[in-house]
Amino acid sequence: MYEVLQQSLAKEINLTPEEFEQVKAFFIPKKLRKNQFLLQEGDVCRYSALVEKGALYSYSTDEKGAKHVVQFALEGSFISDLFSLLTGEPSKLNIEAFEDSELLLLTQENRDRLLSAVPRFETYMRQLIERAYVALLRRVEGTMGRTAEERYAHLLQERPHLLARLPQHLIASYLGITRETLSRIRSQTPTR
Amino acid sequence: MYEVLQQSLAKEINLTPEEFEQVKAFFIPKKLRKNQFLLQEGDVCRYSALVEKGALYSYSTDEKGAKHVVQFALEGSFISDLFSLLTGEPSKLNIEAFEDSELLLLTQENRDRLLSAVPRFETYMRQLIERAYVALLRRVEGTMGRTAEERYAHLLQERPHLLARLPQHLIASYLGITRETLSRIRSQTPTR
DNA sequence: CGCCGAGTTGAACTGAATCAAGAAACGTGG
DNA sequence: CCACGTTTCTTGATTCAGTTCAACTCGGCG
Repeated sequence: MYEVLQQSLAKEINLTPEEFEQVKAFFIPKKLRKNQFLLQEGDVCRYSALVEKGALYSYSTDEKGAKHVVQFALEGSFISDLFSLLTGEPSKLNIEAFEDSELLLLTQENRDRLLSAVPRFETYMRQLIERAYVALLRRVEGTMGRTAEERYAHLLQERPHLLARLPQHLIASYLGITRETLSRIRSQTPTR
Repeated sequence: MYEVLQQSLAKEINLTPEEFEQVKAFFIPKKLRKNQFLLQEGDVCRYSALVEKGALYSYSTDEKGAKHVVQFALEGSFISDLFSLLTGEPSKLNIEAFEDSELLLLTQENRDRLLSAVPRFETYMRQLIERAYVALLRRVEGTMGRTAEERYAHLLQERPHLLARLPQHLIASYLGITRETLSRIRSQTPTR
């Protein structure tokens, strides 16, 4: 259950086995089945979630009822609504599992306690966010000023593993295009 | 020269005057005139820059020579190419001043030394990035699935002060639309 | 004074959305 | 394990927002 956390930590900072046990204790395990929600629009986001197994995504819903995917999280990624988490305001996002999933939740209170207990954890947190920022930036770059086809090609190149696991309408939503357009693009580009 | 840094720090963490003096010493002042570059495509980004005065923006250039604005930084904001900074790879971005500016540069080496010298600074760094992430996310939300007009309205609402200082072609580039389209939108929306 | 970049305006064109309808895949219960 | 309903995906026809191309204005700045 804690393998992913362990690996993730090991990449960034060195912890003694005792420290790791200490860290572990602050995370709350949780399982979600496919189509269950971790967060619903209007609720305040209380924790960030590390995906140990499975896959989730976050999205907002606009006035016309259209979904807009914000983030996908596979094994090893964190997902949450950072805005709501930091400000305490109700979230505008939904976070939903699109596969059966196992998560480790870190509440803000636990995070703060953990930071006091294991100061080196701060470095880990910072690096996580740095990575998330860079990933988001790449997404912006791969979207802005690009045609639907180029966006798809970009995603195909950056995260091929993702595409294999995702239903198409989520891909389309993530790319900011319609299902129909994506379908047409795919029929022309032999699915490598 | 260090007022902005001082205020920025004060918001996030408490430092004694002595600690602040210590922190200051790691930042390198630099002035840029309008249209001068802080970073050019192909160079490795060595530092992040806090804007004490003035305004800069970062952008990439695509195959067809079109600019795509990534970020604007006014007083109090940091700007850099985090990707290049973290990986050491050559940057794909340019960072240019669009007003005469005064900056405080923090090299990665200095940052690391500073983190050792003043561990509390790590918290500040983390919070900076958290904010940058949230800001970027809002941009994505304000762009994806929105019409040109809605994007402009969103920006007008979120950062009205920015719009007043920016040349229009940069606004257009940031919004991912053409100058012409922006011009037409503005002619219909009386500039509040 | 004249030039050049920035902004405006108009007309034609086009990539992608929308509308519509059918085919395939999926899962749920009998 | 099959039948049925629901959701996902595909394909075609039409429409429209925004780009592109082009010409013209305006406001600096050398």
